[in-house]
Amino acid sequence: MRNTIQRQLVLDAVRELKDHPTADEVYQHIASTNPSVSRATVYRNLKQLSESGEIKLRRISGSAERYDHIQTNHYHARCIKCGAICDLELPYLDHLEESVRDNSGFKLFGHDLTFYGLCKECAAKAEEKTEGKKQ
Amino acid sequence: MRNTIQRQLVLDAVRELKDHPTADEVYQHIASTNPSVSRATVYRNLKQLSESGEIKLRRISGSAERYDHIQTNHYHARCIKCGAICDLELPYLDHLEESVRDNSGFKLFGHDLTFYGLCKECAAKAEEKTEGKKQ
DNA sequence: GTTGATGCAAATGGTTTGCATAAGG
DNA sequence: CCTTATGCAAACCATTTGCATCAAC
Repeated sequence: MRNTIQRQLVLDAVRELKDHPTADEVYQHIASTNPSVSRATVYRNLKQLSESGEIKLRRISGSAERYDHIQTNHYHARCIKCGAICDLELPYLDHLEESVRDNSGFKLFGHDLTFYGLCKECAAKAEEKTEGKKQ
Repeated sequence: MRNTIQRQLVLDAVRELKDHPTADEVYQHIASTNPSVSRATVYRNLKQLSESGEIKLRRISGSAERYDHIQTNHYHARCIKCGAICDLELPYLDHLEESVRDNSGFKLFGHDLTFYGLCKECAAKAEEKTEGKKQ
């Protein structure tokens, strides 16, 4: 793996953006200062960096793939209305795989768990609407 | 919701295919006997049928969306090599949302949980390879 | 007859790939 | 120098949408 400026830009962007950005968010961030960097390069580097373990790929159901500078396992919630993604505080279910009764012969390595619901803002708006109808 | 032949074809296909098919698999199945039915109609009907509760939308991380004639909650495993999807026997974690310490203000409705690993066949192939290298 | 559903094609969003060129080791 | 990485455009996959037409009710 070669040490290119593009790779460094990608790594820095993921770290700066913090909030598990999508590939496109990473690209936009980089493009704002380095417009010559191509989208394909961003995608390729995100994939490589996550495979080498420098960043973490997060598969969040209902959303594009995301990349996280944080390595520790934790879960996320997705707002079904605005798409916001939020870290949750829930102990990681470390040994969930072991409790699967495996009639299928699958060799399990891990799991992806995503909660869904309404974020604070969208829940508030929904509340407003309901109130409006009552009156 | 109107009772069209296309809607019935979609519903029948999901029931016949059983193994939580993707929209495209449903389309291919229908197209083999009714080539005039359009992809868009299949997508629209899958969405409507899942919203009305006649079939169940399954979001499986790393895979296209799938539709299931089975309504009961259960989890799935995805093979990281061949993409196979398999039902798992694991009690549904009914009240998982309640154990989330909600500092984010999210109003949680449910969760999507997908396991990943190697299916029986792919695990066997991987085993073969390793054995080959040893000798 | 109204209205909702269909078929088509085009548009979208997210991601990957082929290929010639450029740059890291 | 050799080989990997880049930039570009095009391809790809999954899904949605605009619109004129058609078929349920």
